[in-house]
Amino acid sequence: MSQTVDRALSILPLLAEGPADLGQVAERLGVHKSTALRLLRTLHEHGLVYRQSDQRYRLGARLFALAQEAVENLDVREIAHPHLVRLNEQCGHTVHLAVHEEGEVLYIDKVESRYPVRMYSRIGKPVAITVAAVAKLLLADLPEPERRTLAEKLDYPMYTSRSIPNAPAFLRELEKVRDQGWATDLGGHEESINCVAAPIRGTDGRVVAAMSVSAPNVVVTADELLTLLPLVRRTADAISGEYSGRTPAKESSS
Amino acid sequence: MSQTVDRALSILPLLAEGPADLGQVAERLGVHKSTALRLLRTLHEHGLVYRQSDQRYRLGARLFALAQEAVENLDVREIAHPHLVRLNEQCGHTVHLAVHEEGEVLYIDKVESRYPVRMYSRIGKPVAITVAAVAKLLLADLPEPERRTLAEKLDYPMYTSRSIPNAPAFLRELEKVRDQGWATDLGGHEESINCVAAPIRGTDGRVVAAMSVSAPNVVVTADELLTLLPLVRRTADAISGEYSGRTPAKESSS
DNA sequence: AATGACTGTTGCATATATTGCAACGACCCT
DNA sequence: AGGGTCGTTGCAATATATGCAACAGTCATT
Repeated sequence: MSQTVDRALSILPLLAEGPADLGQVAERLGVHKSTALRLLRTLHEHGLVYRQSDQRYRLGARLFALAQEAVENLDVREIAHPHLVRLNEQCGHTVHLAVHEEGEVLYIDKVESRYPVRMYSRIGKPVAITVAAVAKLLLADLPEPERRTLAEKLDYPMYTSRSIPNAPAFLRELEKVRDQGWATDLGGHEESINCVAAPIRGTDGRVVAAMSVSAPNVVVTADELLTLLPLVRRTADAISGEYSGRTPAKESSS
Repeated sequence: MSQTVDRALSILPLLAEGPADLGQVAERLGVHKSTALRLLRTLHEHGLVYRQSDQRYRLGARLFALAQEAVENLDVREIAHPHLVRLNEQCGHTVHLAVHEEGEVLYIDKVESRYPVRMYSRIGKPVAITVAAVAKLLLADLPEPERRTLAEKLDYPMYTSRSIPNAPAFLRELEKVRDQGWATDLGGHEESINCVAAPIRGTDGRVVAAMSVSAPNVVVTADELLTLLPLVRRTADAISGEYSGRTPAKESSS
């Protein structure tokens, strides 16, 4: 570990508390003023700190820009994929990853079942938005007005007798899903297929993706599939943790 | 300035582009792998960098937390926010708040056209500095030499046929904006989008922030948008009054 | 106005901390 | 097994950061 960098970076959380002048920074770092000055200058050149008109320092603009650029370049699929594979190895069923985009819900990754049964879903294809478990999770997280507007704009095709029939029923289902933090689709899309799904969340707690495990009745019953729920949720949480950059707490003392 | 810190900080924008492994970081820094490793470790201890499961590095959660804190500590934003919301309620369009920092202009708050608050999505992103109405206001207030230097350092991308093409034209526009005390962007960034903006001033009369109302042609014509100018200016003046402590922060005299 | 106290800034010699090297271990693929 | 890549560690050399002391600017006080 580098002492110089360590000191420089310690300035950032310090300034997060509020603006501070050179003397205060030097004192709280336990270094000479000239040292603090040079560290601050370096941070300044990188735009991480900003010098306001009263000469005090505060956190700088490039912090926003960096955070912004980072989230834009974050690829959920890339991070999630190994987790999906591992989940598939553990349970053997088809695993899906989906995101919400412009009123549609799309599968963006899929690990095929190891049982010899086919399920026609294609990566990049919109899902049955009114019944799919992943869709419920993604839409349940939308702000109230947007959710309602969308729900009323949708068609509610009766794929099966258990498909969700209309907007009010859909909105009720979304409420339930949002409260419990997971979702299912028990024969709502195809009679013989059940799904259980869990949400993947970003730093701010908003749902950025959803994943599901799907299996036909002939392989496992709905009840049996539901026993996988803890595993699915654990996997989703692991992906959330990694996606939002929470460190897995290896060692903390320096 | 500190070489070690300089190198360490150079890693951040590099990782903002996307995850990278140790070798890539070392190469792009132009240092030995062991050096890069030690720098990354220090960044990691401060949570600015996260190591994902494939051992590659990406930006960490603490960076997002810092950016969040930094944006919340901007007092202009805090004071302005309720005014922006009220303006949005009155006209229904998207309202932006922006500041100038180190040659960049960034949005620090935004009230969405249809949905109320809580959209942090584009906040923190640098604006198109040569065409945005808020950028014109902020740069027009700079002292002469600084303004000229900056104008000549900028690129002038032709987003549309009405984008400002070069430094002389930009400086002329800034003069005009400074004299009239407000600014517009009529299709200079995106063909179908118009903006009207007004400055927010501190005690000393200097422009500390700028706000704008934006709307697409399909909703209101440019002429119709311009009728909002008095309202926008009154809102900006109210914020100025409160920010500089003239108005007791409750009701503005009209 | 002059003085004094305060803060930020610079040049420099010293010693400390960082660097690159080379060797090691782990892992993957052929 | 063997060759390749990638991350990691101990060590010596030297480049680099540090603290000091002196300087300059600003503001309030007398």
